[in-house]
Amino acid sequence: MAKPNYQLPSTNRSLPIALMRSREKVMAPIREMLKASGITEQQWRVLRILSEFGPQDLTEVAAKASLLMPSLSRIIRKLGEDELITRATDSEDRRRQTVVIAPAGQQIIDDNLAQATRIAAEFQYRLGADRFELLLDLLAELEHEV
Amino acid sequence: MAKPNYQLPSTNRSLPIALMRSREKVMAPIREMLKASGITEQQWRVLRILSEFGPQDLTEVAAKASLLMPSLSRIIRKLGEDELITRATDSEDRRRQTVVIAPAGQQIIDDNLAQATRIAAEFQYRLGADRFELLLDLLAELEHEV
DNA sequence: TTTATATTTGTAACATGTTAATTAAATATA
DNA sequence: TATATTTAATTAACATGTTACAAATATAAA
Repeated sequence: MAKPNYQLPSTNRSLPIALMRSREKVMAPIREMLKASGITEQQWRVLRILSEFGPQDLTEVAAKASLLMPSLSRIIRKLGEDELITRATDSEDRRRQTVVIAPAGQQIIDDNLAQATRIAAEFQYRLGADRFELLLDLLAELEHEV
Repeated sequence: MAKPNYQLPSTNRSLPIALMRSREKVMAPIREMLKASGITEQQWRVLRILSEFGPQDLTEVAAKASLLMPSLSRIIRKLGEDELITRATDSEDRRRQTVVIAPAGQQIIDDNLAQATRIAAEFQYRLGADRFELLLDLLAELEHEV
């Protein structure tokens, strides 16, 4: 059988692998920072969303955090056990769980705000503001449905 | 305490979350494709690397695939059990495990080559070749050490 | 040679990613 | 009203991500 006249991109120039690598580079200092607070990157993401957007149900959190419901379900349970959030069943739709950030959770956000901002700014500075915005735009374009 | 005069980017405009979202969008059709072959995205990545670069030790594979050694260790064990690879202890350095792709593993690569190429091309087409290359360059810049 | 250190791989433990199935509650339809 | 369908959340099962630690081997230093 003849060789096809097209080729997969080399793993050196593969978009999925490039996305993984850069995500790892961007998150590593965040994870390092969060060690002191004893929470994970994903737990921090959930707390940030609750802090920024206020009380909401799990489906909304999952969408904003890009987490699947099974993952979020475990994360919410853990955050509840650690008393970083509180939760309650919605009175109008008893399937819904409304989640609220607790004082201890907000404290973690506050404690890490300055350093997290510095870390985010470092990557923005590295590319330059214009190229940084361009990168976010290009990534957003990848998400468009076909 | 006064509010700081800088702010974390909204989770809507967060680089880590954008990287996750786009990675998911890019990998979803690949995972869908691989269902028929019964292997995961990471197992496929390892097989691709062995197919492209030939026999090599685990440390080399881990670097090329952006996998940590504990993950790779489990993946290699599984691929070995499924007889998609073979492994042998290096005769000169008996700490080293040299891994080789097996015929059944190469068959999976061959079976999926055309469709994987189409999927990769689809994303390249969506952005345009120039913007696609630009994206890869910007991602690579994020990885530079500070 | 003996000791110390570095390298490669493996394992343990816990958290998350992913798919499928399940439960409970709300809503639509006959 | 009774049944079917949809939706929100959870659970199950397996794979991977992450950190810490252990084991085996190789290499360097004393």
